[in-house]
Amino acid sequence: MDIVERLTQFGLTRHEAAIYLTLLAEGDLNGYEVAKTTGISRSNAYTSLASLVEKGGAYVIEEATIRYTPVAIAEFCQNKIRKLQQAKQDLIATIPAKRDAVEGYITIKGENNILNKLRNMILEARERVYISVPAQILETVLGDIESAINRDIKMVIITNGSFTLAGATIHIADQPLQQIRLIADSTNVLTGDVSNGEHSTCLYSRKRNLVDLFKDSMKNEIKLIEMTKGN
Amino acid sequence: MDIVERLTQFGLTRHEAAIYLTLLAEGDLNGYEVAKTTGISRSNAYTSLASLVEKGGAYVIEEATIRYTPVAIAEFCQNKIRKLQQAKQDLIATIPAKRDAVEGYITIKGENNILNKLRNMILEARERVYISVPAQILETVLGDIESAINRDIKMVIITNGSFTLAGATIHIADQPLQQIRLIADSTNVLTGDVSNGEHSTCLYSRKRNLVDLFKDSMKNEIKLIEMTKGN
DNA sequence: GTGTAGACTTACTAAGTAGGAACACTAAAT
DNA sequence: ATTTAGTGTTCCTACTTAGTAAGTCTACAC
Repeated sequence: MDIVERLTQFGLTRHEAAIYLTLLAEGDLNGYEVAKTTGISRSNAYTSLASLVEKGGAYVIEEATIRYTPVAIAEFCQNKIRKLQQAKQDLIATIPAKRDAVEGYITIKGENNILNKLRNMILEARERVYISVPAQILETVLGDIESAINRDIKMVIITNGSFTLAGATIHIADQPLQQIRLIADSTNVLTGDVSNGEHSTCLYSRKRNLVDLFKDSMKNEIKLIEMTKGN
Repeated sequence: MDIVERLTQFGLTRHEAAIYLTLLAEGDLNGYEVAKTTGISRSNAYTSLASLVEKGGAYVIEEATIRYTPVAIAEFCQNKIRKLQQAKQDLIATIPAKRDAVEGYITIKGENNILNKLRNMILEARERVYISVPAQILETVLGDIESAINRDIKMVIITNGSFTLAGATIHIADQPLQQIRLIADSTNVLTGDVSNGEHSTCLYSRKRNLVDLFKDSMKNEIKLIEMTKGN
């Protein structure tokens, strides 16, 4: 992902991000110099500098002419994160907790949201997790799997390619896996695939019958893998 | 702060935030019901619902008519925070560290940015912190001060009102304090006031002469407080 | 007058907001 | 049975604001 795009996630516009990077690279500059080195028109350079200061991305150095100095990247990012963490706590405190009904069949759309749900299911698991995902996806949630294992969660992983992880039971499938499947605590299940990027969809459910169905299905998958391995 | 406004910090529009809150309050709804209860026009309700799903704030329930269910607030917020933390790490890894020159006199604008700088100075202190702030501001950075004390940072606090804190040296001033002043590690200093909200300005500097000046000034302030107490 | 420094003006685009209209389908009232 | 009211969804128009792009105007210094 582009550096500028990453910075926009912290609330900067593309101009502000470009200016911020220029300040880091070139040292402390004034508006005119910023415009010259970034190629942003002077008028926009001045307004963007002002709003960059307002957003806490740069400080003002008062000299003969006003110069700007970038705030350290870790500091700038952490300020935003801290603010969101505070906002999260405030929201949790003010918003009535959602009664966790046994929902029906829920569709989760978009690769990002699916991976987030995958992560959160692993993070919230109390006893055991059965997960069957392509190696590539396993990589992205590895940290969460490890932390679950450290919490003494029983972890059974089905994936393709070679993979080992202390504390987890691993089954390696021959064919490349297409699907994502996860069962946590025998109570909630996630299935689908993320091959369509942001158009991917997954099914999430806490319905007993579906969960049982998937438990059997994964048991069979594991049996099959072990049998073909035996040959 | 308004709940809707807090949610917008997590990337939702006002419409999306209102819809999200309605879903939490009313349970799972379809587009028509959302429009009816929120008062948002039907056309916008549908588009906002779609983008709320895209942003991971709600899931789709497929039944006779499509219904929407809100994602738990903690989960939604944490997804965003996790993403930003990852982005922060990526940025730190890709961006060349700013050489920490002895900058001149830096002006920090806006109450939020000033308080952030205050926090970060406390967080980054290695040895000692002298801080002189009104009780009200002391409250907001109390957590950071406590964690600094736990890191064995020497902490000297001048404030008004009554205040005690284990591990810190406290001096109570009679008159209400107007100014913010902080010296960390005898190397960097922050001074100004935040009484003008977002139009407040503070001076930050690592200049030796200014730091020394402030050290003396705060020493005198402490002496004066102790002497008047003696009377 | 040429480079530096900053402010003002205009224009285009995209996103968010606000509201009307078309269309289809269902249940109740006449 | 036909009309009417309500439900559910999509499409279209319009206004506002923010971000972007670019030109003009003043002022000063060397």
